[in-house]
Amino acid sequence: MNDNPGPDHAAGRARPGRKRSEDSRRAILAAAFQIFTEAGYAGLTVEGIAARAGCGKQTIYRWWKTKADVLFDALAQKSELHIPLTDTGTYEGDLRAFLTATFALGDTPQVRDMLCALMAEAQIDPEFGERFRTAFLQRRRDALGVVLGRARARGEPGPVPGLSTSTIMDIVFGTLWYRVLATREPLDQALVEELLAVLAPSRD
Amino acid sequence: MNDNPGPDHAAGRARPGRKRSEDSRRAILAAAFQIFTEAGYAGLTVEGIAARAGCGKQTIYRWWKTKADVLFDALAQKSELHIPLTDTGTYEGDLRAFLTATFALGDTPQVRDMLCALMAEAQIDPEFGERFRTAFLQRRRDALGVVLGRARARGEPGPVPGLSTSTIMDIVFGTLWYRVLATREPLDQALVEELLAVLAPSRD
Amino acid sequence: MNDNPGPDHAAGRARPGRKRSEDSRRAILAAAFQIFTEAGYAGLTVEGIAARAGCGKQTIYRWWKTKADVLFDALAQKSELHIPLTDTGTYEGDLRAFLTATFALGDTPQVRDMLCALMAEAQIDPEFGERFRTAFLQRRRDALGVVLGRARARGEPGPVPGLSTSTIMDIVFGTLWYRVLATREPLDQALVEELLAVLAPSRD
Amino acid sequence: MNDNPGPDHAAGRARPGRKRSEDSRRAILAAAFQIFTEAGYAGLTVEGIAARAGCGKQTIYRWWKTKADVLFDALAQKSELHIPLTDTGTYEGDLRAFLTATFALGDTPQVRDMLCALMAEAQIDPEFGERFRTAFLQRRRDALGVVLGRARARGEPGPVPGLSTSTIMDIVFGTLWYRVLATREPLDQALVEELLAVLAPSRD
DNA sequence: ACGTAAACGAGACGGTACGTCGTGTCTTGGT
DNA sequence: ACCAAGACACGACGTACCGTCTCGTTTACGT
Repeated sequence: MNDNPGPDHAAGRARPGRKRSEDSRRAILAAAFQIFTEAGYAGLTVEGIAARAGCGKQTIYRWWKTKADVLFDALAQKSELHIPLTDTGTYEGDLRAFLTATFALGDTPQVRDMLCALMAEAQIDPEFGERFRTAFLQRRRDALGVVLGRARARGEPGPVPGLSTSTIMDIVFGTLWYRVLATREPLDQALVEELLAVLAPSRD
Repeated sequence: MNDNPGPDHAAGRARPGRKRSEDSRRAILAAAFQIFTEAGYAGLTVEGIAARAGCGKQTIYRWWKTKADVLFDALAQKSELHIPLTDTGTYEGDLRAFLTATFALGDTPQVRDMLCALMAEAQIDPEFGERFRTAFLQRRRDALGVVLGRARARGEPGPVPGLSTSTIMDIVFGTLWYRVLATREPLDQALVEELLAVLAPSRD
Repeated sequence: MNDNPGPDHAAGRARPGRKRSEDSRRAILAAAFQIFTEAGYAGLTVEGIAARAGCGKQTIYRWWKTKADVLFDALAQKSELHIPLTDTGTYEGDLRAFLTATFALGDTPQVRDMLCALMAEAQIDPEFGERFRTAFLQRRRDALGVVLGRARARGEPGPVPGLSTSTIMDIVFGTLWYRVLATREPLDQALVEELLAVLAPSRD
Repeated sequence: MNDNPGPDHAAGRARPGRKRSEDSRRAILAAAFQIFTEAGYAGLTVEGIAARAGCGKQTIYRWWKTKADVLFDALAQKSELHIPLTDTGTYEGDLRAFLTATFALGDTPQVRDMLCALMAEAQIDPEFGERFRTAFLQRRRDALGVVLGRARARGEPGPVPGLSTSTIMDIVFGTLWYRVLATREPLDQALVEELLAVLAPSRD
């Protein structure tokens, strides 16, 4: 999704013709970001983006499949979606760090609203859904997978007996997304601690 | 949302004029259901519903604000969204029963797809979002709240120390919705048992 | 058109049931008149008339075939469309009196605009056209016919040799309508005199 | 009205973007013509024209303000509305030629019906009325003006003493239009001769 | 007085067309 | 080959009126 899904790019072979305009690309992403902020996903249109960016619609269609893909790139451009996986030495420490970083991201209003819109579009447009799942959702799962794998490698006791790695991920991301999509309550540190209490109970 | 959100209904006062056509109402809901099944939410249009139902568009706009509201009513009409709250005597039993019943509902493909579409629309159209949250999401939370309240009344030990009622709900519904929206994995009995392991661990 | 074109009225036989409401009739005509004045013929709708008159649409449809018929009645109600045919003793005098009276009527802005609208509707709706022609246009021709017939009876020389009665009427009403429909110039006394110069030239 | 009333056309400056489709233009005018012939002005809709022409409604709205403007162009396309002004040497000859040519045109059923509809629409839609008056009615007056001016230049005696040029035009076109709009009688040569008798009486 | 019958207000109904917006595609001329 | 501009066919939107059809209410005649 971050890559050019546009015209074929025969590997190292230099192609003739005008190069892709970096100015246009930036202007389009900026325009998408602005319009979304001002008018929401419902107010985001390819025509609107083109007008604001001062480019033709064709230029957008050439490089992105849907406006959701544009918005996803715009989001990736503005906000660093990558979560650093610092190794704190303990499962609980790693998980707390992961959750805190993840929640900080998801609590930024603009980022949050965009992710909601993208998740929504993923339901309605199955093709975009596939792209969104692999390019975003799965990557976040993989990141959490590193934390959980590290704990297993260390020989730390599993968080709760009878809980698969996959289900832990479902619980973590599920709670996160549910808060954002359904209850619209903030993702605060208190929730981090409560999730830790469930998933990394300090044995006593 | 189930009630007529249309014209004013001065309480018991008999209003003049022709009554709302029950035939139209049923035909519209049935049409919405069919079209969604055949073409998905993206293929659901007010125009299409009207054509299939053999009614004018105005008749739809008169009684529903958006096509999402029509779809919600269609869903409520077809599928009994109410979850019976049987009292099994124990927190674990009640929770298992609740989860099993809820998951059964959410695992029906048609119901599942409709709920996804409605949740998506709730993100994109804030006004519908408000209606959907109060008319559906909150009611499900309230149902689970009965189970949890009953446990507390019985004096049963809380599931996990330091876990608020609200967060338990977030975990339950979050995991459920996440499976449906993000991973698209089925809601099976195994997940019920894993959630029980987390939220109602048998002390040993 | 002035008569009730509505339900059958079995001659002298007294029918049961509620009588036609004279209040409604007046309110409808008044409403049509007002709306036309404010918004023109394009802004005149049956729904608008009903709303303004405080009556149901059915009541309008019961007694008039089209909104043009309502407007025609409204016009007839407000403005006396009948032209008195005073006998001045001479053809020229009679004609001058007829033209002056006719022009005075057609120079009233509201009446003029309504006649234009009705003439327009008569082109577009052939059924109304027939009614309008017989109920209005033909009557005006007949009136002029009386003047011309009187002249002939008196043995006055025809206005111009080789000019049929019918063509005289065409010229008189044609010039009148053309001024109103096409050039929108006022119908003044100067035009009366010019027409007299053509149609009743004083022989010398 | 015959010119593009659509987007701006910066004089000689070449504008970017796709050019107007001549095919569409022709298809639209042909469709309007056909539909009018089959269903009359009441049956002429923008939607219908677009469907018949195989184009989008937007394409019609881009280049014409109302369906009446489309119809006017369609008429101008099909029928040569220009009247040749042959100089016969005498006022009477010129006028006879003008009237004969004009009547021939106005006696063609299709042309006649279209002109009636356009004249009607001109009453109902004032903006179109203005366009129709300047683009058609005034041009016809100007044509007759040439004939009358030529007579005056030649020093021919005025047709009737005390008759202004303007009133002669009113009488000619008024009689013509009145026949068409009101009496629906044909425009035959007999009428030409009668008008000549009035407006160009052979002195004896 | 009491039913039958018609007209009334209100307003929902199936339709048709409106004029607008956005989609994704396709020229066109310029870089 | 790419780009801005913009016309194109298409589909759906939400609105306005059309003319028809219930509703319950209000008169007015005929028993």
